[in-house]
Amino acid sequence: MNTNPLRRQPLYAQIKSRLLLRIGAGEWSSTEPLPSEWELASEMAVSQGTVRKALNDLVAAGVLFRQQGRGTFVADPVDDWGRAALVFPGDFEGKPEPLAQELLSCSRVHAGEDVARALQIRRGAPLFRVRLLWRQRSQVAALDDAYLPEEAFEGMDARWIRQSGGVYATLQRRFGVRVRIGSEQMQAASLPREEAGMLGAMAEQPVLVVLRLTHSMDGMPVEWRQRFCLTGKSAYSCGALCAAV
Amino acid sequence: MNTNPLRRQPLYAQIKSRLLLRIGAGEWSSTEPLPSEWELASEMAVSQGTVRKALNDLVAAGVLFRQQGRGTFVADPVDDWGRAALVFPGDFEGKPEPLAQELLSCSRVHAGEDVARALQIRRGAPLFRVRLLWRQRSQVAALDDAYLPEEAFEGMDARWIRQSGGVYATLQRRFGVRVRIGSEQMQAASLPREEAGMLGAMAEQPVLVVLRLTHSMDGMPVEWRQRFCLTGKSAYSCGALCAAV
DNA sequence: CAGTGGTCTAGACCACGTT
DNA sequence: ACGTGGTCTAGACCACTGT
Repeated sequence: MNTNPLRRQPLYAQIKSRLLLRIGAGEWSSTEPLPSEWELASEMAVSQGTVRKALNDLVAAGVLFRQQGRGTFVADPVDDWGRAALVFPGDFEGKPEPLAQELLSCSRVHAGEDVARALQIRRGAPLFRVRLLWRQRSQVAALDDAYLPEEAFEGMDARWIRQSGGVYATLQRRFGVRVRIGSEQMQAASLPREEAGMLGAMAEQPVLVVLRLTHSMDGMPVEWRQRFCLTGKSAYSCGALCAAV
Repeated sequence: MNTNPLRRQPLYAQIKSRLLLRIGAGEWSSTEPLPSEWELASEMAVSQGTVRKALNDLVAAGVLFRQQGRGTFVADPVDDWGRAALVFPGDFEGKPEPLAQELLSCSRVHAGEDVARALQIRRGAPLFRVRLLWRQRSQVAALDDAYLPEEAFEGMDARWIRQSGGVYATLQRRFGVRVRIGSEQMQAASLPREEAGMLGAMAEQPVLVVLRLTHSMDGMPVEWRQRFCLTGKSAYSCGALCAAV
């Protein structure tokens, strides 16, 4: 039912926004299904097909998942590891191993220029810096430095994060902010000395650095994160792959 | 029109397969639109909505692109750089710079174990190894080692690749094989000495290694590729990002 | 203007999981 | 048996592109 001549956005996009707001507000837990397509359609006065398009888009974005015969569910509170499935440790074509998280610290710092720009806050604004260590079968695998504006998350500390089991879980539980990963980018680097100490690894060794921007459901930047990954297995030198004829 | 009681696959998936075969056979160039949804629907005896679902899936897979008012087109012959958009060189949030490709060599080698398994050929089978160098504003940025089964692409040599402008372009032009990227995975490594020489870079420096499996449109593995990326700008040490309060 | 893809609707039946 | 999502159809109108 499109009765508004002023609209610029298609109906299904409006449905998506309205759903994202309600999902962000925690209206449905991850074990409780959303209303059925037909119910949503009637609530929102559109057809079931339009609701379906909106829902499928959110599934593609990783916000929801659906199961035939059961219903549509909010995807599990985002794991701090995120969707870095492309990054091991592990084999190409191998199944990913589960990673264990360990909270190292939650401290106050001031925003540098790059972080401030990414988070759309002023330079020098107070930030929380959360340090996490990732282990795979007790082997250290990665180190995260996550930066969040202090203003938006006043009172956050290590205890809360430990209790909730992660930064994103804390944001959701304590502040009602459900997040989704906005963008990630990767580069190779030498492991700086300070980070090497925390990883218990050799400084200067090659590491995969993942930069991540995380947003709230309504699109506001919430966290800037840098991850140092020890990707283990070294690259093939061309000789090891094959022999010349 | 679903008149086959034995089918296991949904109709739109069958449409996708049939389209992939025709796309792989080069039935449409990248400037010539596919038949309209209605024409395809009538050709294939299904409804326009079913065709639309198949086409949209192929758009999502990067095989096609669509333009309102113009038509549906086969996505440009895959570029050898692939979809490694997450990997610079460049800034986080910066627009990607174009990369220039330089063919170093096309030689014959024998398949090692890992490559043989990935390409589903026997160990020791003859392979082509194609070496490409990538430059960004004349600065060397990456080195590719691409491995392809010799049997499937007999007669391929450096001249063909240079003429066509890339490995994938050659496969399409000379062998009628249109490819799509199957999977990619990344890790950090030290640049081996031999590759360092070809990149004109310092050995042992950290590089981002991208592994890629490429398939033909009908799903057969066609190429295994390893890329060494000099991702330039080094990671932020935590001190450079911000100052403690 | 005609033709394309994009959106939206309405209704039907199927496949699956729960009750 | 029932309700869910998954597929498929048919028809309408809109927005954009090229002529």
